[in-house]
Amino acid sequence: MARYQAEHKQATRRRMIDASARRFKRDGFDGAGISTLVADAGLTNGAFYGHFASKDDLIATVVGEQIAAQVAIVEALPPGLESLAAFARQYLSAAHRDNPGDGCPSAALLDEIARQNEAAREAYTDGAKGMIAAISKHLDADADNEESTRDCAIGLYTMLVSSLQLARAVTDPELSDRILSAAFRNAMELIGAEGE
Amino acid sequence: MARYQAEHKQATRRRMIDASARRFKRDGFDGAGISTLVADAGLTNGAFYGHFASKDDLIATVVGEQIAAQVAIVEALPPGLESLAAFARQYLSAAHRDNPGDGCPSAALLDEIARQNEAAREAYTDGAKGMIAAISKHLDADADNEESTRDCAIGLYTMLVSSLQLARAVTDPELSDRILSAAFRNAMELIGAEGE
DNA sequence: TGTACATCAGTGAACGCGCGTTCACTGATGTAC
DNA sequence: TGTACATCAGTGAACGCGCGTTCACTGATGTAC
Repeated sequence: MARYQAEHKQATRRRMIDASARRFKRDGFDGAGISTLVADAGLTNGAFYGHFASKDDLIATVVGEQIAAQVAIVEALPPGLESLAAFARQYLSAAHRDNPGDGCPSAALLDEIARQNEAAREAYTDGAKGMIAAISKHLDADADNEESTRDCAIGLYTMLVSSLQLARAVTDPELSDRILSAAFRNAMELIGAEGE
Repeated sequence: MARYQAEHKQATRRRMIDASARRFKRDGFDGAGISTLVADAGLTNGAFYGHFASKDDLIATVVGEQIAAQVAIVEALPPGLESLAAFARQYLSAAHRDNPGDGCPSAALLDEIARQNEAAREAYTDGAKGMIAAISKHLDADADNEESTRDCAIGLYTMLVSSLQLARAVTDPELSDRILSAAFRNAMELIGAEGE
């Protein structure tokens, strides 16, 4: 009964998921075909269906993992508003704007996710809830009211996401930079931090 | 020299653009093929290239028109914060969320626009500038500082767009409603209005 | 007023191409003896 | 330690299909006379 070591196939699957996440965020779900995704992972066409039931299955997997990873970053932040401010600063950086493949899945794909299959949207929904909870925890310190804290968390999240989208869509580099800096100032005002 | 009346071809082009805008906002740029777009306008396949040089040309045209229309709506608003608040309320309504085809092009397509051809992105950039200017004009009344007014306009715009995207992506209806109401409250706080 | 006809908006079949998916197969793996 | 072999991850050619685009054509239009 000669089998490959258990890690072997898992490692390939991991390569597929990571390579696909990067491609999807760079080119969109429809902009990246199976052949490309599979080649990115160092495989050929037919290998795909040994790892995923369909492209939709891969999309749902990638969406779930990506948003979960984003939540994990926020959860790992040291407590307090300053660390949330530092996160916002990095999120709204030129580096993040210019490298969608390595960045936030919401900024790269949110409006496309709304058009995806149920599994992908459900995975995203779980992630969104986690993200709102994770941001809320950072705002908790000076919370007067739990509900308004949650509102504020939603506001911060949406502002970050859309500012990055807008900064990426626009062709005028000055306007693009301006959008990022304005978003940072608005975010700081929203959460009541000084913004260093 | 018998020609069709000048309006005839223009009217067809108009039908093509309007039908395509609806489809693109509903299904995405890649989700709507030429055959579908042309059928929506009551035509057959080959007629397309009498009106547009390519699908990219159509996309650029639609993006430009759509964002300009959105700017026109904001410009037509009566002056003052209350009318801006009323606009935000409508923008963040369940009706808008549930009918992307008839709604804001940014909410439906912003991250895809960032991946489109130069012409589309340039058309969008002009629109974004117009939108920021139009919102700024409404905030001008109690403006302490022109720059911070512009920041605030950018903040309102991005918050509206991404909240709608998020409300559409999420499968949990309660969370979706919650996102819309939170966004409205955040938007009111941002522009310093009561929100009626 | 009635007819002939030039125009050109729209038709619909066809093109090559890349998509997502299938499948018969190959060949590296590592256990069994 | 060395060899035979069952496993199964990965190969690569092929599938039907819909995509964006082309093109020879049709036929309603409305002017010319």
